[in-house]
Amino acid sequence: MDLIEIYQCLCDATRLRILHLLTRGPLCVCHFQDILNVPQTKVSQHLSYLRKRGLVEVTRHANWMIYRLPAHPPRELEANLKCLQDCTAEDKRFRADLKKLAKIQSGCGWIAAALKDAPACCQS
Amino acid sequence: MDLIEIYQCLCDATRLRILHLLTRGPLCVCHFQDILNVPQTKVSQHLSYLRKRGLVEVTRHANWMIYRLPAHPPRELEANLKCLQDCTAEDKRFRADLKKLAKIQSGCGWIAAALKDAPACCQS
DNA sequence: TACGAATATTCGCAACGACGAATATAGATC
DNA sequence: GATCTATATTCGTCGTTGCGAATATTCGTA
Repeated sequence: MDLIEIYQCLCDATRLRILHLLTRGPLCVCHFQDILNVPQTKVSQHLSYLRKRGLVEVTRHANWMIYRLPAHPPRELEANLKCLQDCTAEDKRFRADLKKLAKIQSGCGWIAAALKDAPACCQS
Repeated sequence: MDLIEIYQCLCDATRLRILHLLTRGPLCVCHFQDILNVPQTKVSQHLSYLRKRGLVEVTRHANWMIYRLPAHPPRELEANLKCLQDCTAEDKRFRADLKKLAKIQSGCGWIAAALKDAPACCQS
């Protein structure tokens, strides 16, 4: 994995928030929409950008696409994600994202359930 | 200092090499030219980019402009520079840069001499 | 097999970045 | 003050990026 490409992925606020959330575990697109409060198209475009460069992986569960960090990220990515966590630990916006994430995760147990079924909390 | 701006500075190969060199100490433009082997205009443009965002500081010594990292960089910058060093430790190109740097530094003692005089090694 | 829900892709556009070429500036020296 | 040296800035161009709007795809379900 190219270090420059990693930094290119990190230098957009939306992608930064996405990656930051993914360090806590896998998420589907509708969760990103909810937490980040941005239009679906925008989320998908950034996820596509990240996927093309190998920073995230995706699996389909019925209609839902579950995004996650690679199982064994290369050293450079791991180091930078760790650094990102340190740098955002006291940031208001990133903390707010985590708070929203916690609410969603407690609302439905599908993530803990190893993604065996479609996330019930996505069903409107 | 904005985290996004830091990443924007890091996502170009030339700037990455410049910052990497600066973690070893101050340098003047002609040294960057020598080590990186890129045209003067390009070096100046990237240094200007970095200066505008506060990642480097500059002082003039006669005709020479001495660039350095800020004396007390903010947490985010410090963390990322540390991460950069980790990520590049085994990289061929970055190691070659350091090798060239060592040669230049041993060739003239002006950096150790606290920049009291114009760097003799710059004088052609 | 038609439809709805979740998500992806394409398109057009404005902004930005990288680069080389040309030009400008600032200080030292004669 | 003319000139030289080190460095900075400007300009034109080209590729990339971010975004919203529109459209397409994929899967489950009736």
